[in-house]
Amino acid sequence: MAKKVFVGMSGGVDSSVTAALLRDQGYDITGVYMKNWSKDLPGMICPWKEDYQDAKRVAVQLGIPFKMYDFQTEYRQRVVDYMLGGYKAGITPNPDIMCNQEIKFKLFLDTALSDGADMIATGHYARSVDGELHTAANVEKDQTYFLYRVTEDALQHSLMPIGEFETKAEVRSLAKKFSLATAEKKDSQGICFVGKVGIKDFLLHELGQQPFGVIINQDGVIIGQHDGAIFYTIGQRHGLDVGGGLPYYVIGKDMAKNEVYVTTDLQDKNLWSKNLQLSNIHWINGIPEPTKTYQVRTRYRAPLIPCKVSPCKTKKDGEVSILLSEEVRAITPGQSAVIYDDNRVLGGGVVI
RNA sequence: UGGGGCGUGGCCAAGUGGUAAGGCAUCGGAUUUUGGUUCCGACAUUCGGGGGCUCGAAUCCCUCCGCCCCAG
Repeated sequence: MAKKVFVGMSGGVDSSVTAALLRDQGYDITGVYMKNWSKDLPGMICPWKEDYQDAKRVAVQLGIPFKMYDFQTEYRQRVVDYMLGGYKAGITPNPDIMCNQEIKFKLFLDTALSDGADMIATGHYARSVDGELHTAANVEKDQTYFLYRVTEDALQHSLMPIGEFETKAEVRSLAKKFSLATAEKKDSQGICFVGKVGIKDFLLHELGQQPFGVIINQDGVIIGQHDGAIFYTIGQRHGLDVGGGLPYYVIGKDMAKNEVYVTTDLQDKNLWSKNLQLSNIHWINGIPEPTKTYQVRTRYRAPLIPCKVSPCKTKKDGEVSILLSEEVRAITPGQSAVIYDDNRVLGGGVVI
């Protein structure tokens, strides 16, 4: 009896190829479109219907059953509200990490299992190996950064065949070989529901106008005005609307005073750090050893930096400090630091 | 009121007779399943206003306007 696998099909190439490959490997495949968001925004029509139809079209081509799960309510509560809350609090949240933790590898998994599936599969560039999370063969596209909060149990029930390919071109050519309708579809990017509207416009739409405040440079001089401190994040350069001389980078902000601090000095102490405090720890398989040297990634696609992890007792929800071997620019509260042991993802936490 | 300095695109800022560098900002695009970063492209027929010398001036001369500094 072939294993029943429910493939999360977004309507993109990667998940289409995932379904095709697994079908050919002999699994009993069902395609599932997760409807997480469908609301239009000013200046953008939500493409969920096209995506749904693309996914369905591929399912038909592959001759597999297809269904839709409506997760809009949960997505709104667990991802969008988390994101809005983070911005309101002055940090820079990472909704895609939350989406994987709460929706794809929890709600989708649980729903699929209770729906008769033995496993789920996704089009992620990552590898699920015996309950461990490993980086993708394609180093450029590796998405493990977004997946460090997935549990060992979820990984035991997940397949990510796209993680085996070294190039996107291989995936595309497979899509062509299978004659999939999505073979030429452009890669998606940006937060799915925000799309080309942009995060600032989305926040304006959801949270409304924010109080104006001042922008202060490294000498304590007011050099401009901002239209809401929540819109700015550490390390940010563009969108400040202050010019003259060198570019300005955001080095901090005070939500209570509603002030944004910037500098033109790229060597500014406040912009660099080699010591991070993490909260909401999540270790996938086990707790890291304090004596060992691991590698850490502080943002998507950033290079791995050797580091040490402070002693830690709990597998989740604790705090830990990370000592990097070199200074890293623009460490940002709300973003995640993910710890690697070569190709294996240990887990990580949220920067305080 | 004397003496000196300055006024170049939204902001910094080169350029002192040969036909407006560069940077920031802004806008557009590329890269990117968060935010951000990075990359590429666009962006002053014109140099505070007016007049003059010159084949030719932002650059020289005159004058007006504005700002700054030092004297009083």
